[in-house]
Amino acid sequence: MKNRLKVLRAEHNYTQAKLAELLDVSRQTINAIEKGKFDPSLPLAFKAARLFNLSIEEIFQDE
Amino acid sequence: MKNRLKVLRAEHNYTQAKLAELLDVSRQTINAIEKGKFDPSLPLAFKAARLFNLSIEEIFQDE
DNA sequence: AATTTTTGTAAAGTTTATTTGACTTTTTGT
DNA sequence: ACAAAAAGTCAAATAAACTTTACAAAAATT
Repeated sequence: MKNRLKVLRAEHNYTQAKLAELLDVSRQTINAIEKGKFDPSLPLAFKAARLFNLSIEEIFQDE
Repeated sequence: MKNRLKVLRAEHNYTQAKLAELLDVSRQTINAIEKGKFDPSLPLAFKAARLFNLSIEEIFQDE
């Protein structure tokens, strides 16, 4: 599962720590997801989508 | 997290067992998700979306 | 060049998703 | 009414997501 979190972070000038705080998870969770170590839970994917005003599919790509 | 799985199943005449088979999970997982016992993983949500030709947001609603 | 910030990583622990097996209750078909 | 099929549920086990703490590497700032 790929994702555009790193790019979205860059666009918004967010550090991993800041994004983690906004999504209410640990910084390591953001890092792990960006690095593809595991997929976010569905609730977390929803939170990210809401934060960036995008659909889940626009942030996370199955494959 | 609410979802429309039960309705979508009805529309497609799928039993929980059939849907489970199509999504490659156990029947109990489908039942538990329908009954709100837990949320599906993001990969499973994607699979369901693909199966029904809908977006994740059209099947699963946050809150 | 030195310091601070950010990112990467790892181990150990907790929580949540999912499995299998078994059993009960409800719904559907005859 | 009866049988069969589908749905609901529970317990015990495994896997995956996520936490905290801690430290090292890389990037940015001064």
